[in-house]
Amino acid sequence: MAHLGTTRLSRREGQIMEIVYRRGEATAQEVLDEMEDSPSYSTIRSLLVILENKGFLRHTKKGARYNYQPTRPRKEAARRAISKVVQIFFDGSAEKVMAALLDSSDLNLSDEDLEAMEKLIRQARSEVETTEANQKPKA
Amino acid sequence: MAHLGTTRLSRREGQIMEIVYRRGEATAQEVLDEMEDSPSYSTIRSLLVILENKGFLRHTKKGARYNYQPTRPRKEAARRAISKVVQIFFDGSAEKVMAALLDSSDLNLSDEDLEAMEKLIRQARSEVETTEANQKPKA
DNA sequence: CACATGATGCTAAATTTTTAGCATTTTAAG
DNA sequence: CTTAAAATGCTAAAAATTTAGCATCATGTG
Repeated sequence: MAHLGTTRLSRREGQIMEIVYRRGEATAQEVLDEMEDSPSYSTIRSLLVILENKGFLRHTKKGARYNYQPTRPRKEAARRAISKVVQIFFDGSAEKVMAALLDSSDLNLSDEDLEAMEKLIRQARSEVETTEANQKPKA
Repeated sequence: MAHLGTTRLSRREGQIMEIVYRRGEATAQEVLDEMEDSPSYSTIRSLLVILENKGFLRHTKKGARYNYQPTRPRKEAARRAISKVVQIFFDGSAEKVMAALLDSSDLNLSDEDLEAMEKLIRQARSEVETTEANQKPKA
């Protein structure tokens, strides 16, 4: 019963998954509290069960209640999500995403952030070099 | 009738908007062709009309057919989308997104890409400095 | 300008999603 | 051990989404 690839999420299901991913895990009550236009507690629980049946969530017991967590690791889901956005809105160009990130006002980047990002890129560049060198040795 | 902020998209509506944004604009037929698990042509048209009523699309005539385009500029939609992903999956950290982008295999970054990105950041850094200097003159 | 082609407009039905109520079970406290 | 509080399981109805059919209208061609 683990679709994940095939199955698409409904609006509410999507909202819930977003909350769970942002928090890492959540109880029905917590989902309810975080949802903007939330329906009843009862409804939230139904959806959690559905998401579990579809294979997107699992739960563990945490005292009296169920604590839901995503089956797909956050990192993987993140990679998929970012990749999708890049394809739809940035013509598959990392550079364009970058530019958007840099002038995203609600991100409020400090000079230190920028410095750290620059460092990451330099690292990536040196990795590219070595990789390419390994693939084409002494052409 | 321009909701956009309040209204949420259904699954199909979302699929269609993604296609239109990726292409820039699209006719019903084009949407149909690009959709993985598409319903009938007739259905696509219904959804396009709905999206137009909700204010997400508008259309112009292109010969015999309607050519649909998003009302919200691609850039703005892109900013929203990326911002949302950052909030949900990257704790609001641009640096983390960056890291994810850099090791995103399906993006296949060349050294030139990385160089361009590094340049962007350096530009951003110098802008930050000037901005901060203007805000706190001679502290 | 008549016509074949291909699009739209409208309507309604099937399906899915969304919702809540109530009975039952579990937990923690006294 | 009893009990109140709070959770779950199950069921079913309301609402929204998704779907397609058919009549009508526009386009370009000969």
